[in-house]
Amino acid sequence: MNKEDQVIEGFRELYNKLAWLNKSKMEIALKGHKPSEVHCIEYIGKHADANVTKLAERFYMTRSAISKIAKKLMEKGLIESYQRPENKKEIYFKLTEQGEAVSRIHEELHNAFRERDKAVFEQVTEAQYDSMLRFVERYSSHLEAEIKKHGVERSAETDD
Amino acid sequence: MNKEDQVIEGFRELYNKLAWLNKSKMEIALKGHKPSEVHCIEYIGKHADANVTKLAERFYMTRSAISKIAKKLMEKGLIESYQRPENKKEIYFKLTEQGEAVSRIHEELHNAFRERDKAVFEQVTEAQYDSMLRFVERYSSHLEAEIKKHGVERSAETDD
DNA sequence: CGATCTTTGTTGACGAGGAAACAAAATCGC
DNA sequence: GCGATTTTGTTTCCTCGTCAACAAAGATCG
Repeated sequence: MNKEDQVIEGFRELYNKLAWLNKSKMEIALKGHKPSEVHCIEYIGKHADANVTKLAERFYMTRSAISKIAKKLMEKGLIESYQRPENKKEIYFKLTEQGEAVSRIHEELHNAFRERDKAVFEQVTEAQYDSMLRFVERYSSHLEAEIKKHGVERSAETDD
Repeated sequence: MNKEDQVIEGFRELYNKLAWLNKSKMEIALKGHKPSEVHCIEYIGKHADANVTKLAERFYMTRSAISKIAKKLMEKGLIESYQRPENKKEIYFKLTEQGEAVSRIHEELHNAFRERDKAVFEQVTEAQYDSMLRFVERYSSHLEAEIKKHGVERSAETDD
């Protein structure tokens, strides 16, 4: 296997491990709330006027899925919806006090993960950070361009 | 946001984009086969005596899920199972000729992805590869250790 | 050897998310 | 302004993967 594949495979593996491990911890600390629910809470907490469409785009999920999650979060009393008088179509979300509490727990957990992995990151030099960030940035915008292209293809093949 | 979080967030974002984009392409090229089915085919093709348990560990999935995927792959005639006379419990899998064909298509697609992203990787120096691989390796084994620890915790809380 | 525990694989019920069809509001084109 | 199209959100149906319970075959230990 060449280095290119090693990097991709390595990061994929790393990502899976990290997701799996953190998910387990999350489940314990945020019992009763699904990971995707917590993600939505976090986004809503950080972005004013979040709505179903924005959340869907952010998490690469369908509006359908987000709609259901939002419904559940409202039933739990973690978020509430509001509208603007000038727009009766879009429905925005904001956190309730209870939602803020969950958000804070999540933030603390995030810090705990950082603390847990501190030893690894302490060994990373500034130059390495910059190198990796440049790589991520370059690869990401490359894929973004491909997704745009692909989007065009998709709309041209709606009837296949 | 500090560089540590930027790197993690950046790679998460990158990973999501890559997965989303490749999944779309896969769906077109390997119509009729789900991503997880293709993953299993690939593993079975590359590892002699693959069984449900090994596949589950490899993909961080439950034996239950793999069992169902294997069942489907057998119904499709892409894999076949065999046993050893000295062990009547374990069930191993191998690809059929048809399964090999799917595996080859997948391999070609993999090459196509590499070709698509070549421009990005051409700009990466040997030193950068090594730096990233060291990072992945270090982080990965750190998490591996944490998972082991966590595994111990888990078996101690089976009755919660 | 025989009883108990562990490992391996399967099944059924369930929950999460996607696809498609839909309603309602906004926007565009004239 | 008015019809056609687009955008936004919801609901229904379906598939995938998990969890729990289970059966069957090893492994362990007296």
